[in-house]
Amino acid sequence: MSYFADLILPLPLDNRFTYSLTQEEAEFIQPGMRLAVQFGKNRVYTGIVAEIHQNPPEVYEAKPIHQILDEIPLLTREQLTFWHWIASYYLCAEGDVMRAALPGAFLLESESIVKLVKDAPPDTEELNDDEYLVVEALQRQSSMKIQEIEQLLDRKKVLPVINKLVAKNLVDLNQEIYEQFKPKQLRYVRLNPAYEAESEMHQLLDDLSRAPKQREILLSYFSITAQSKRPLKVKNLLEESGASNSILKSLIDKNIFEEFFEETDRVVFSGEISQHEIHLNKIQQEAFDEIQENFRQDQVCLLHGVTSSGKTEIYIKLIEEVINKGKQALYLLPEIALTTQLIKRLQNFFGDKVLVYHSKYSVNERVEIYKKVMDNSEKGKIIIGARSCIFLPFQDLGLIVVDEEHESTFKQFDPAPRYHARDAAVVLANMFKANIVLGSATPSIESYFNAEHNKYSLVELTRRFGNVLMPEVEIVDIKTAHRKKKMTGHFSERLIAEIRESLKEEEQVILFQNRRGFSPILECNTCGHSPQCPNCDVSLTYHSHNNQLRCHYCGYHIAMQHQCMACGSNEVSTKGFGTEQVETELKALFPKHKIGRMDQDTTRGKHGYEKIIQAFEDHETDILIGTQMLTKGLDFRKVSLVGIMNADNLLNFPDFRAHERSFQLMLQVAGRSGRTKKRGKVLIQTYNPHHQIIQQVSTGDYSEMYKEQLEDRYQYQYPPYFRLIRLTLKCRDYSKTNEAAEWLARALENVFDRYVLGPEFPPVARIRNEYYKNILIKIPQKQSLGKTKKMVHRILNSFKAIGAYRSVRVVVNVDPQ
DNA sequence: AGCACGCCGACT
DNA sequence: GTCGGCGTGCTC
Repeated sequence: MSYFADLILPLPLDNRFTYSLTQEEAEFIQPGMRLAVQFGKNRVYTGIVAEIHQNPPEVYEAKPIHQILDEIPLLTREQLTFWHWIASYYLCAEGDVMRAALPGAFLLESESIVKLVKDAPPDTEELNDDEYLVVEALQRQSSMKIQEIEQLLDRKKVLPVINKLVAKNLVDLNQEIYEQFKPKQLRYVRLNPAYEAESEMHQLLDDLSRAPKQREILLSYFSITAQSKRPLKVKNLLEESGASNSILKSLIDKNIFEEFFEETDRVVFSGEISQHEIHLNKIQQEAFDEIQENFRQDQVCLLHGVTSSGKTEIYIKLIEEVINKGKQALYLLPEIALTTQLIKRLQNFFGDKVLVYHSKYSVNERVEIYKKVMDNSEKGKIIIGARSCIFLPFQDLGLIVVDEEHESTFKQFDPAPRYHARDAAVVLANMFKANIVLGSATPSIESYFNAEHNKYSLVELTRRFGNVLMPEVEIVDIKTAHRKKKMTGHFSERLIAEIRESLKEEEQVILFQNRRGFSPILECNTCGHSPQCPNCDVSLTYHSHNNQLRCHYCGYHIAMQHQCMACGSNEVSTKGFGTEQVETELKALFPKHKIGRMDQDTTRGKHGYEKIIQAFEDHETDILIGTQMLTKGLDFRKVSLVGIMNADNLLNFPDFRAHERSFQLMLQVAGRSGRTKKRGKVLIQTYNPHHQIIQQVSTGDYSEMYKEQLEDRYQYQYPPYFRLIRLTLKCRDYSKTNEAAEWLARALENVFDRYVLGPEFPPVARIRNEYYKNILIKIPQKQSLGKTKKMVHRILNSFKAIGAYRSVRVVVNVDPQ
């Protein structure tokens, strides 16, 4: 009897791949285990066993496997099902899902290692320069990786060179596989037991009288161990004694100290539980009870609670309920970098039951969390993190919280799988029969629609915690202000007056401008020319801090031009404005106050965010200027004024969600104002004071916005009434992009008729010298999703078969944001 | 994706 | 004449 395993390989390939197993292997191997297999001529990959069967492949001979990597499956059955769902729903390969789902350390990468053949013939005469360089380098360092050789020779393709050397029998090429995960070891020291006795100890100290540094370490050691019997970490000993590692090493070498290692957790919270009970106020309690009640019937509950209505406490209570039943809980956030405040609150209450999972953690840290979730361990009953958390190996998931569910960052944009973590989380919850609560102050139209149509239950909190009033919103018409010359730069008189007022009261101010840099366009006053990016179809943005013109798409930059590059005129002016310009103007207006800026340019580096946020929290800065980053769940106590510098560039975004987004963004920023007793104030500067969205923001009227947007969506055939699949074609060749897009659109129209839109160029039609073209497929509610996707898949396959379009890549985006 | 194979231009 | 560019096809 022969046995076979179908594997998922971490590659963007549609198929699973079948390998043959011996009977012994087949008896041991289970779905979800990792196998190392050879794929192609000389590459080894980690594959995940999806299925074991006895049907031999008909048209090829299955290769045997290379190695079994797990004792027990690394994936649960649920995960395999979940992967499959993601791949088929979002039209990507299971391999794409695998890459996104597993911490990198679980994927063995085979690496070609080049070594010199032993007793190779010494005649290096017949080598060319490159070959000679490689051989020479190998005489010095015994083995090299392909990448190192690439660096050495400073070219991209080195394999032909190596192959020639192999042919000349000078070097060997081997595949080296290695497990990347290493448990973290802590280094400890203890005194050699031989010196434990008092007399020996004195003798030792005497002996060391001529090595004062070593003696000092020894004395530190005695003083620490006298206080605590716990094993002593090398780190602590060195800190205490102020000695260096090398001095300690000589003591270890002399066998006076012994070192030993222990495995440790990298990821465990080490603080104390500082809060033992959560008290809900009456309104929160009612909402909590209502959610619990709804959970009995509906799996999904939408919690619509205005900003600072105390949603977090309700989440904590809900989580407490499920972990008391021994189940696991998952808390999903749009972006983890900005949520230290929230994480602290959870940890203060749940202590080390909370684990934070984060793509910026090292591979090893992520493996540790993965294993803890797999073991359903007490540490890590609650997982908090961004979208990739949905891929953890939950055993007994009881609850998922999706906080700020309206955030579009839950949708992965690039690379595949382009999944929406909120929607995938609903599916995941369903697999575990777990409950899921979607929370937001400004729910997405889709979720509210689902709640209205009884797919989800709905609970609303309409009052802020402690009965703090919603901020007062004032709209400033800057069109009139400009006409009446009542603007100072981009600040209206009203805004300046309100800022002045707040600063006088020693309160803080947040200013929001959704664009970074100084100004997005530089324009010649004589000929109208503006510097463009050579690689992308965009104007270069002027950044004043380094006096550069910079492309926000590809990073291209040149020095600021004070002369027009086309006509040489000296009169160039800036059009539009970003955070940098706001900062400059503000500094001139309020020279005595500290001003901070938070955008992509100031938050680089690991603790970029934290520093700026901390400085603002500690009231070291009076005014904080920022982009969208400011909207995310930050809780500043002393902010009494929020200014939106220009609402129009949000509203004019060419996207069917632009109005919904603007509303959400403005209401979220507004929510940063007046979170304590005093009523906050929000000032919106706009050229269109009567725009319905601006009006709806000013009254905070979500349902009005919802109703109106829903009508538009119905009329123009957008979600939630229609589902969308967007195909984006990319190619370096302009006319090929056009032809290919035309072909694909026609093929799709044959099937979907008028529900195919495009092809058309996106607002930025060229990025990094690649042309883009979009085709949009609209799927009416009554049309089968599954069949539609199968059809799209089929058409894409015939597209890929056309040789002329091979250089055109197609990106499929299901439910694009 | 990553690699081999095969066909054409620019250099020794 | 070769080297190396990239278009094409395939991987169990």
